[in-house]
Amino acid sequence: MSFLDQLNPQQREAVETTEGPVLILAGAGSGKTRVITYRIAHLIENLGVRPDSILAMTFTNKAAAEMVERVEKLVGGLSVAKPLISTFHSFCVRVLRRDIETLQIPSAVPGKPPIGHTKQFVIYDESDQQQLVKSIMKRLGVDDKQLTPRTVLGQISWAKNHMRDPQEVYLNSGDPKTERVAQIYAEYKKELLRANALDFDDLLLETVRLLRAVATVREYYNRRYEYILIDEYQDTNRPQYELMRMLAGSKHNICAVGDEDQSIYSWRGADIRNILEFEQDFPEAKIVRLEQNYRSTQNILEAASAVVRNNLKRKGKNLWTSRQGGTKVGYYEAPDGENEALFAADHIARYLREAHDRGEEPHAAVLYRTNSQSRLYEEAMRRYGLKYHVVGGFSFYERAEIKDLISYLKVIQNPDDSISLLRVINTPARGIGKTTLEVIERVALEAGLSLWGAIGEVLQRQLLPPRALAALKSFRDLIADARAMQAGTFVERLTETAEPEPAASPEPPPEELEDSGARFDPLSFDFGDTTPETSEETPAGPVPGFRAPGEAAHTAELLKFLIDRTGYIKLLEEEDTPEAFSRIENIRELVNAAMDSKDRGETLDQFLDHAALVSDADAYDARAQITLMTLHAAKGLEFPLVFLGGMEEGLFPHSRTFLQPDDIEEERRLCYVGMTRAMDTLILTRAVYRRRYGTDLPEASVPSRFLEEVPPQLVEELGTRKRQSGATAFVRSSGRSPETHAHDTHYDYENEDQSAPWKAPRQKPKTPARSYNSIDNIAEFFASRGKRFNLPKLPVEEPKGKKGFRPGQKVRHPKYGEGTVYQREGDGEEAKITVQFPRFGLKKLVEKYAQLERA
DNA sequence: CCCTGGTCCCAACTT
DNA sequence: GGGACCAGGG
Repeated sequence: MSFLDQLNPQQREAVETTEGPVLILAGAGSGKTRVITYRIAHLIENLGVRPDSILAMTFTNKAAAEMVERVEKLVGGLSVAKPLISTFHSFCVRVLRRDIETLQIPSAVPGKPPIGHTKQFVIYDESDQQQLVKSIMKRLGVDDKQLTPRTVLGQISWAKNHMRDPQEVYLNSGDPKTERVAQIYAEYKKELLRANALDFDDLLLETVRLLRAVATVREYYNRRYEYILIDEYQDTNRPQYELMRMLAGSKHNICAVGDEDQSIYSWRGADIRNILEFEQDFPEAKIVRLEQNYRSTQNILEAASAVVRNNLKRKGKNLWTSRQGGTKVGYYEAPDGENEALFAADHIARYLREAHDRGEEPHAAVLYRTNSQSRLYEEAMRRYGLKYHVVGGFSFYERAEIKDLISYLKVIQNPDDSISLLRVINTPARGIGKTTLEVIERVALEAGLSLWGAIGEVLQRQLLPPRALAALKSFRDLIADARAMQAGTFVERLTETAEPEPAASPEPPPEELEDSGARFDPLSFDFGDTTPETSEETPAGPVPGFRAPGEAAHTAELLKFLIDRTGYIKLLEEEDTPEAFSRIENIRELVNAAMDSKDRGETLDQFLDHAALVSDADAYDARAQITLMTLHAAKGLEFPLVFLGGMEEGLFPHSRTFLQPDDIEEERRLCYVGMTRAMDTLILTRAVYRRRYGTDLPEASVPSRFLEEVPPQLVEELGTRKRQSGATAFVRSSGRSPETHAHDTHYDYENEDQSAPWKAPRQKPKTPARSYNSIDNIAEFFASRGKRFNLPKLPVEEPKGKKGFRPGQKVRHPKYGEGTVYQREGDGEEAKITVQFPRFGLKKLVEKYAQLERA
């Protein structure tokens, strides 16, 4: 009996069609990953294909790791030769680290090094890019109120994703602003090259360029990979598409798996046409549809399908499930965001207990549109004493202290990386200030050097006052020594190699600490009087007290060296604040990561590549009982219980998508993705009033249009009935201030039983519990809190006719047809209302004149 | 030169 | 709620 017998006929067909192009249209929950992994196993086990001639591309490391694991399970331990299962970006880095220098062109000036990136290139993340664009704009004297670095970067990235170079942008620009962008874009490219850096987009673009331009390299990869699989094909962008075509070579053994209803990355350049037009690209293509959903109940699947059916741009399909019926889709309308989150926490707490009683492993997810929504949920979970995981938001590698140390490592790998150099040149403060930097930058600009090159010039020509020169030299020596360590021509002191404890550095002489600054040099803390001699002649030769050169330091050693010599941790310890200690913890974590990297036998560039290419979604831990994350991050996952919060116009769909009908369709797909994550229970929630930024007054919300698209017979309203077993959080919160509320649900970390508010019957609240689901009660609620709160005039009973249209209402216009009111300005007959028409976009109309009717 | 506190403006999703 | 930037004092 073969493992193929576990597949349904369509899945089996998808797995067994190994030769030629195949497009697998895999609906949500239809066993997509299963098909990919079985296909790989089938190729290896049944067809005798060499494992390392198989290449599978995913979007996240997490997906890649999962596939590797599942393939290994199926094949029962792979030989040394393994299929390459990798993200697009990691694959590209791999190719580029091997062959990017074949793209170099000889310099016009004899004796000068060739032009082009070297294998030591660094990867610029978004904040690096931002810094670079900002500095270019400053240099070009662009008014950053007219044109923000953000916008410019967005346009550059858009251009790159559509494979347009600065010249094309310039030639296609019709306005001075775009011309300016093209100019900045051109400079940006030059600066990246000078810094020997590539941004995320470049990783794909340069790989495509390389494969196109250098036949030997292309042929190498064509020979090497005979079977190619692409996951999440609906989210590929133009460069990824080109890459795939290039790799497919002439054999066309390409297998693309995707679902057009789950295309949610068009803003990142994903082109839904790639999947819609696959048959045109490969006329001999075989199409396989997987339409049986193994995940969700019928109710959930029907609700999700009903929503996505409203999209015009889709191939259409009929997903079905054998899980008849099921719980109805829950809907809860909370008075405010806090209550919305507490409702979810309360419900999840109950679910965890029930699952536990049934002996099941519980998994619940709270999904939201924007990361900022996580805060309220986190607070609610904490009040309930629930352990939760947050995916995304502020990631480890974005923390200041981590970015600092990573930047040091990047400079060590590639000192021409001026953005990283700028970040660390005075971190921690070592007396290199604005004026010093200005001199360096001027020299760099004049001589066409990187900042690192300019530092050498400045030191040699003594272009600064002695004090500044000394500070600069201390930095230059630090980097030079670290580089020598890494190259194996310089090694740190014996004592420190043998003894990794971080407190090894000697105490500074007290009088130096007290001194007002003239002699205050953080560097002297650690290396004391030896610092000056270490690198008079860089790269330093053997220095008394140092191990003989020869052995290259690994990343963790480099980090420890940097931490000691800059006094980074020491200075944090002196701060003696909780924040500082948490930073120290983070740094230790980074050192641990470097140790792990060493154990895997990785080099510095591999460590840095990893740091650059981990994504938020990779942080997902399948063992977590409660996971909070964005809808985007949830793609590919499933949970028995799913909450979808913030179902409000402007939040979801997000207001930025109102302008473009295509964008609304993408929001709808996102909604579909979210809903189809649920296996057994799906609950949609909305806050009637929501605060936009922390301090602002709450604003009335309009229910998301997606709510209306769910057939009413599939929905059950929650929260209006009181539960038998005592008050629930959302009822308790009613009519009382959050402060009392917080007290009510106090959680004692020491005591499990007290921690479970749903277990112990509560005393009756002093004020009778009331539900605040109606507008009047909300007014009362805020009045009782002594807040001035201007209730927007929300006509409960419309006297019919055309006056008083409010956001969210459906209207009909004689010329534009049906639309949705987006915004209302002014009062009475003078009021102007902005209406979103599906086919005409946003229109601003004067209510008095526009012949609008309620639709 | 460095740090602090105030102010302004922002806030979608992410490899 | 918070990050980025700037002015002003130490």
